[in-house]
Amino acid sequence: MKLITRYTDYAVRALCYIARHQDKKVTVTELVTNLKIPKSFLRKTLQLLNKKGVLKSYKGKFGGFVLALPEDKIYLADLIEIFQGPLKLNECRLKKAICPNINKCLLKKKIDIASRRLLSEIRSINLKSLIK
Amino acid sequence: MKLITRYTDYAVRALCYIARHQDKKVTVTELVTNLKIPKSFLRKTLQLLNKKGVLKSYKGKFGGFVLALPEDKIYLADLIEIFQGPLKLNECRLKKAICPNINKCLLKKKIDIASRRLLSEIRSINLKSLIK
DNA sequence: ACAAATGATACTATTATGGTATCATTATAA
DNA sequence: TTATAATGATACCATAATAGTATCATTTGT
Repeated sequence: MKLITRYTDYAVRALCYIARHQDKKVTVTELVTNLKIPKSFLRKTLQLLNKKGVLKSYKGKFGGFVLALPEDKIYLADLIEIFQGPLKLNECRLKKAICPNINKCLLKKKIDIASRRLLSEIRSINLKSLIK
Repeated sequence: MKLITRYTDYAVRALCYIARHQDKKVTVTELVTNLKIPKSFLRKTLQLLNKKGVLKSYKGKFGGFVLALPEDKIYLADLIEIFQGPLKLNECRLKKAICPNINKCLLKKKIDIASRRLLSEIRSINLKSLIK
């Protein structure tokens, strides 16, 4: 049971590094040597962050990545959604079928209540709070 | 991102049914017709619950399953642990390696804090509260 | 033109989850 | 004592999600 996957984890680490070096464009090569993350994997990660407007990329020689948003506007919740889909803990296990039993729904309801606070806290964590 | 898997879900449903029929032993066949859960899968599920001391089984003709504990002593948290492993939301993504960077740990710390309440609520949900 | 960067994309590997099948064992009742 | 109906143990397969790799195309500064 994991709230964040490696994608998200790597993204956070890379973003923290980039946030600490905002005086320049950061290349994948630089990130790899500092963070020990597989290069191809990291490239995919950053490309997606670029597409989603979290990073801004510069192609060509002396290119690299910079933050596209201020540190306090990059939320962990958004990163989780980008790499792992909707931030929900109780996705119904019965895809299309109508849930045939009341217990299940009662279970779902209780999980909903229990997870509410977690989700709101996750939504409040931003990059700024992760780099100080 | 899911807090409970099908195993746990099925277990909850089966337990709810068994709890509502404590006057008799409940067979897998009966559960299958009532809950529409694949038979082999459900058998495995119940066998594990038996091993873990949540259900008590009776072999042989006219055998079946009964609760091994009172309804209010069967916790959702225990079921999750039985079928999905330790109830943690922040399992470190770096198996053996020492985490090489402080961000990751700060991230972990924050997730810890955010998930604390969820976990304690999950630990308070018992079978009794799921069948009324 | 070259070099160094990202973009796009396709492919593979591994793990977790979900599901099936089969033979062995047990206990009851006729 | 035998047939039957139940669980026990276990091995196997299928699918999906996650993790990771590789390659060619494109861009851009010198």
